[in-house]
Amino acid sequence: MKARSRGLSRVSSTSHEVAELAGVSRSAVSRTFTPDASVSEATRRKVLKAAAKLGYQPNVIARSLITRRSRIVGLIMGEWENPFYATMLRGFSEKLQARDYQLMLLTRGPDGGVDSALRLLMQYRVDGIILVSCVPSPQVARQCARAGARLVIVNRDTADMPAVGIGADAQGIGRDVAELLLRAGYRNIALVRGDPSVVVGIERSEAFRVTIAASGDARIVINQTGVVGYDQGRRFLHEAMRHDPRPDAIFCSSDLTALGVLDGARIDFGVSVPDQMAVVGLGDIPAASWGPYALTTVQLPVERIIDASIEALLTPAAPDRGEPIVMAATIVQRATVRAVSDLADRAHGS
Amino acid sequence: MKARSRGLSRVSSTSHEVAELAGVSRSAVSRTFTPDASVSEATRRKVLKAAAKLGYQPNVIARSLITRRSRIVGLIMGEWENPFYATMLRGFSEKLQARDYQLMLLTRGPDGGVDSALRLLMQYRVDGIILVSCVPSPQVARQCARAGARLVIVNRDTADMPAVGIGADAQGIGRDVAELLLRAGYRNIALVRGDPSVVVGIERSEAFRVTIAASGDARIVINQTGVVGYDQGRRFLHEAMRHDPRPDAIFCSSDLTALGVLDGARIDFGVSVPDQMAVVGLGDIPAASWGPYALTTVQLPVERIIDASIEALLTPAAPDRGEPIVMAATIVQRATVRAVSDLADRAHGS
DNA sequence: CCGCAGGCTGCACACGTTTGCAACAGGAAG
DNA sequence: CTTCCTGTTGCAAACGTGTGCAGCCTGCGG
Repeated sequence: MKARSRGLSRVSSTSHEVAELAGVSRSAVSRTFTPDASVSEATRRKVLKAAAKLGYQPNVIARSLITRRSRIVGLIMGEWENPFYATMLRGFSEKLQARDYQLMLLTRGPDGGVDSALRLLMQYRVDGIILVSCVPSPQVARQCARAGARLVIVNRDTADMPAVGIGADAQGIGRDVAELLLRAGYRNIALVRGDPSVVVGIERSEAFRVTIAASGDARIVINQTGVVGYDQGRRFLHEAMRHDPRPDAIFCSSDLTALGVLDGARIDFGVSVPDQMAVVGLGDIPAASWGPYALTTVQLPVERIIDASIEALLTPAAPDRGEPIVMAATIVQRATVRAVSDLADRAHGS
Repeated sequence: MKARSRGLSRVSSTSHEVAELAGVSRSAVSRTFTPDASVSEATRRKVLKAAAKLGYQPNVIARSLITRRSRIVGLIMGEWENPFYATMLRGFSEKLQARDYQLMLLTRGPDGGVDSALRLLMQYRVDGIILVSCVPSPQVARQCARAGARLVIVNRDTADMPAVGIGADAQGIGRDVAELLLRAGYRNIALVRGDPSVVVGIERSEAFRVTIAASGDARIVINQTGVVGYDQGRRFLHEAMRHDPRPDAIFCSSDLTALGVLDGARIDFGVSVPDQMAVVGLGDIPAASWGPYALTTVQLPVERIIDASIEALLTPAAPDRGEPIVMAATIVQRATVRAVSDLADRAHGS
């Protein structure tokens, strides 16, 4: 008969009330809701009955205060334009939920403030943090580590940070795409990507460049950064057409850009793809397989990236400063690169 | 000198430690971090200095225990395929973050378990819950309301639920699209949508049907449910072509479906759009404006839906059982419906 | 009947905050 | 010098839970 009904919306019941109704102690109800705790079947039933009548749900906030585990993992999204990342987000959400963790979603501020987002998550004492497509400052990263939150960084460099990096094999991708284009006979090649400071993009480009250079007779005629998304891709193509020599193959760092380039070539200039020009994307978004496109692109192992990230985050004994985990990506050949007709083809028969 | 350095990762410092270092009481440090609390400039500085040295961050979990506000809002995502919803998610994330709320993201379970997700959120004592494209059972919804969490349901029916519904004006959309097609001279019209049980879809279809029927000489020749996404849209078109009479206009409940239909018509059958057939989508996703498509579609007021949802969620005195809030949508005419050449056009000049 | 073991149970402390209340300091007014 | 008032400060009681420890009860063997 304490001051219970103060106001109108104080309503979620407490373990105390359940205990009272069930005629047991608070400990008993706590133990009832704790797996493999010592409680007799009789009291367990009494407690459950009372809990049901009161609509009792344990307050995980209070619980986490004492267990020092919030069962929340934070995720900071650095990139939203690309549908690819929505897929990833969905996967994280579902798989974490399946393991009884909840996801706290933050967006990098317009000021690029990953650090402030990170600090926010620390205030909630999250058990771990996933950064997709963004990087914090090393200081704040260390601060997180010191506070006991494990850090996973997807698709970005983790140099001198107490974090485990996970991503696709950038160098492999650069090499494979270069080889594909070389084998198909393209010679004047353009490379276009977005943010020039992203390390993984640099690695990919570098491997691409090296492979092209090693071929002897092909070369990179354009190496452009700062173009991201469909519209910018399409606009870029206009520049490319004015360029001398005009590229006969374009490797884009995202499918969205590639589709813009593709439409620019076919619609704005009547260029025949893949005969006169090849276009390769990255990410294999759904639209890449649509009728008018059939874009040859690189499929990223997002499922495995997600699984590995969650593993690194949740397993108790994971080393938190090992080498980054890289996963092989696979090229999915559709119709924007002409079919190779050399020995590589004959070797496979057909 | 208590048992502080037990283990290796106990590290986030507490207000107690800061107080000790600053030579003040715990209350003082608490007040330093509480806006407009009574604390002198001198102690404030001492506290801030000590906090900085220790890397202290207030534990919002503990705070929320006493303030009874978690500053977390839950969001349950019922639909992931459509890029439209990623946009919405991003908006929610950014705008909530700007108002100092955090977003806890849940996905409806594969069993369609919205209820279990809701209960989970209740355990975290979230301040409010947003459901996008999914509905809970009325009982659980009531349970939430009783526990003091406000409920906002986007794009779904809220009949006899203690929740505020927010969405686009379904009937207006149905009517407007019907009128557009009628004015453009299409007569055999197909209506295709996804989940047949979604109330807002039913309302839209019904308004569409009524408007078509009122015209006298046009009619609905196909009214198909259960088709969702690009592939199913494209497959649906094959059925439609076999149908007698063959539709000369198709209104799809999502852009993705519409793009599939469009590709099916043009690529698989060589149908000329919009001359021989019109296609209209819903959602105005980025791909709708891409070169090969130029889809005529309905632009949903997502920005306003987000704002209204947040307002309804966060304003203290919002009525939580008012009429649903509906927002007008606007048709964006591109190139998959032939330009109208009747009086409506002449009335506007040109 | 006694002793003992083992399973349940309750007490009470801990987790890291906020906040009402009372005490206190210091200055201004009388 | 006294009185009052205002602005700061610390004490201690919450918030709702988990959990070590000690005690209880029951049943069994001697």
